[in-house]
Amino acid sequence: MPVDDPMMGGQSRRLAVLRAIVEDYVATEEPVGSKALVERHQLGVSPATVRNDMAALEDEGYIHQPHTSAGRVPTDKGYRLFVDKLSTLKPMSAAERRAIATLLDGAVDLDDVVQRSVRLLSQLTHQVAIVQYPTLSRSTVRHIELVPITPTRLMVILILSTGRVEQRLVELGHEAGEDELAALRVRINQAASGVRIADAATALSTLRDDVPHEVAGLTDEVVAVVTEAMSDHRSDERVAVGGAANLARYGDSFDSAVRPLLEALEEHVVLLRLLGEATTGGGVTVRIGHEGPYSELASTSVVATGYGPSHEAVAALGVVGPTRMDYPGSMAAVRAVARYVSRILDES
Amino acid sequence: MPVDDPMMGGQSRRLAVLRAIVEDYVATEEPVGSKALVERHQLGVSPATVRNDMAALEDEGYIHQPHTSAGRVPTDKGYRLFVDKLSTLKPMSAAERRAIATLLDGAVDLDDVVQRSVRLLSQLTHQVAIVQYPTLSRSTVRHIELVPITPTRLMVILILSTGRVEQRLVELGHEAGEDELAALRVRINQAASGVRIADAATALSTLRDDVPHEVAGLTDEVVAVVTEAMSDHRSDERVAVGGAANLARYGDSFDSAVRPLLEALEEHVVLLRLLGEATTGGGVTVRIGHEGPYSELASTSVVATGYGPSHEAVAALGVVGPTRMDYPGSMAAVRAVARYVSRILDES
DNA sequence: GCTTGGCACTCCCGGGTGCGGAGTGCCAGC
DNA sequence: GCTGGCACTCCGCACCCGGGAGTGCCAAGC
Repeated sequence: MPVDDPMMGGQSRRLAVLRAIVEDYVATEEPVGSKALVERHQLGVSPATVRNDMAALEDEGYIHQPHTSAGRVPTDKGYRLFVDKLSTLKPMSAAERRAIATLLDGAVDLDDVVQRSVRLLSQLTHQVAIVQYPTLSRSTVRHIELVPITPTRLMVILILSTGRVEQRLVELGHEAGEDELAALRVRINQAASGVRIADAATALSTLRDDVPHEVAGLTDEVVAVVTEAMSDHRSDERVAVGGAANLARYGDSFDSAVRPLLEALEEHVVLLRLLGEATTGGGVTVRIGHEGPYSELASTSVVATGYGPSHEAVAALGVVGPTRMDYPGSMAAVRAVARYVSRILDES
Repeated sequence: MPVDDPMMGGQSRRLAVLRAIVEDYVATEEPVGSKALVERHQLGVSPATVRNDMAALEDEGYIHQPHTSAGRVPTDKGYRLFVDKLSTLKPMSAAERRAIATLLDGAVDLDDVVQRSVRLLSQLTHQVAIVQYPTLSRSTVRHIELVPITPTRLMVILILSTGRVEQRLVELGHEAGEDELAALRVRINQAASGVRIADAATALSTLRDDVPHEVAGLTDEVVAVVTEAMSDHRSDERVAVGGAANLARYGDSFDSAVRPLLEALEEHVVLLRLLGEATTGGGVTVRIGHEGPYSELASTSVVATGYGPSHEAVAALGVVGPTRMDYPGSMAAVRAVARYVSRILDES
């Protein structure tokens, strides 16, 4: 058994101390000392004993002392242990449940669902919230519509199972008759409707051989633009951000923490990387400080999870905040919102 | 002639002093004194003379002294005079022109144009940029498409001249045949295509009397949802925001300035009010500090203008920043971007 | 009459100092 | 292994002080 295994026999009080330190530090934002700790928690021992435990915890790297004769502050490793072993998800209050339900049920379309989720999540957690739009790649094609704008211009509209709509304008090399379009509309929908985006491209590519000779050119042009729209990664990268005003609560360490985060919030690619692998795996993912991919964001944590219809995660949502954040509360909020959003996607 | 008319004969040097104060203060962010002023500008007089002018300017309310024996800082009134009478638009450099052209020309659709404009504007001005999506109300209907999803469910797609696409799902009370839909599709487009949104509702309302009896119910349902989609103000309120990271440059006065602004950036209604009447009138609108509608934003200014195809302003764009900002540069950038975006909208 | 140099005055700002308090580590005793 | 006591460390805050920048005023000059 490794020497720094925190679950080692007889160390349960040590862990209680760590838990208390994390909770107090999150609440007060100030290094917590042994005396304050025994006053605020029922540890049943004296400050001196707590000090011994603290010294041990510090040796093991779970807490840290800003300077001699100061209180202790959890390290990233300490938060990690707290999240993994010491915390239980804070149940949502009835009021919070109601807020989630009433706010999200009023959404009229996918865009609205995402916007409301972001707002809700930031209000529940008092953190910056990030919601990724459902990705194209896992959704299916619901319908493809061809709309003539002028005789040589065609608007191709791609409707997906998630409710997303992609539109592309096609300049045709020649005029296209209404009959040809109608025929193509039927064929193309027969081939692609209900098919996953990932498979639709191949389904469409075989289409050319089946259509009447005279619309082959038209078919090629339309199929090309549909394929391009489906593979267009720009649409996979859409995210909504909300609650940036909560950054004002950072108080201390402005330049070192808020500026990089503000910059990150504008770079949606960065945000997607922050959400990271949250899409895979069922539970809520927590990335603490340096565990994330960006060294500038070493003092921020990400709590995220996947969501999507039919228990299939097609996108991720979560919150970003200081490492010193309320993990149980954030995790519970993220999970609750993800579940509710997933259910809404199921229904529509 | 009113006693505080700044253009009063023989006061040209006073105005030169005010201009110098504004320019120096914007550049250095520090109260500017008489000595530094004569060193950095060719005023041709001694510090003592400048001090007399400063005293007069202060009496008239154009500048202000944070405390005795400190330099002077422009007041909102001072900035106002500077913007109205003392500044000339800073011409865009060749590099900046090129940046605008190359960045915006790569845009693939309306969404992309707006996104790129926001980014561009914030980069050019180092301020927070706001771009309103073209409003529905002044644009025209290009096409209305009816797509059956299931026999009793219909997707109505509204394509506007600005490139915007609105979609609505309709639950029909009964099944609708392909033939009925085709007929309705033709009729509804005859009635609405090319018509301004504002007039389309009335045009559609007369439609019911013209259609065959058996599709009257269907027509009603579809017309209702189209009308609702067109009048839906939610779509008028869409704005894009960018460059929030520039807020990190605020340095001083964090709570008093950055927090309310961060909050405002999340409230799109507030942003639209900030852009205010910029849509009307040709030129660039400047709102300085307390001139705006929100007292919490008393230390921020807004530089905005309208834009739209055919020299018709259908939306506004602009930047928000501290009252202490580079007005000539911001105004030039806002105007240049608005012109370029308008031209793009013309072409498409 | 405007401009100018001189001069006394005001006030911010930064560095240095001293002190109280919170917290620790260690040790001896239970 | 826990506990109370004790000496020690170091931060944070208040206070003080001097330098410097800037002003307002005044008398003299163009």
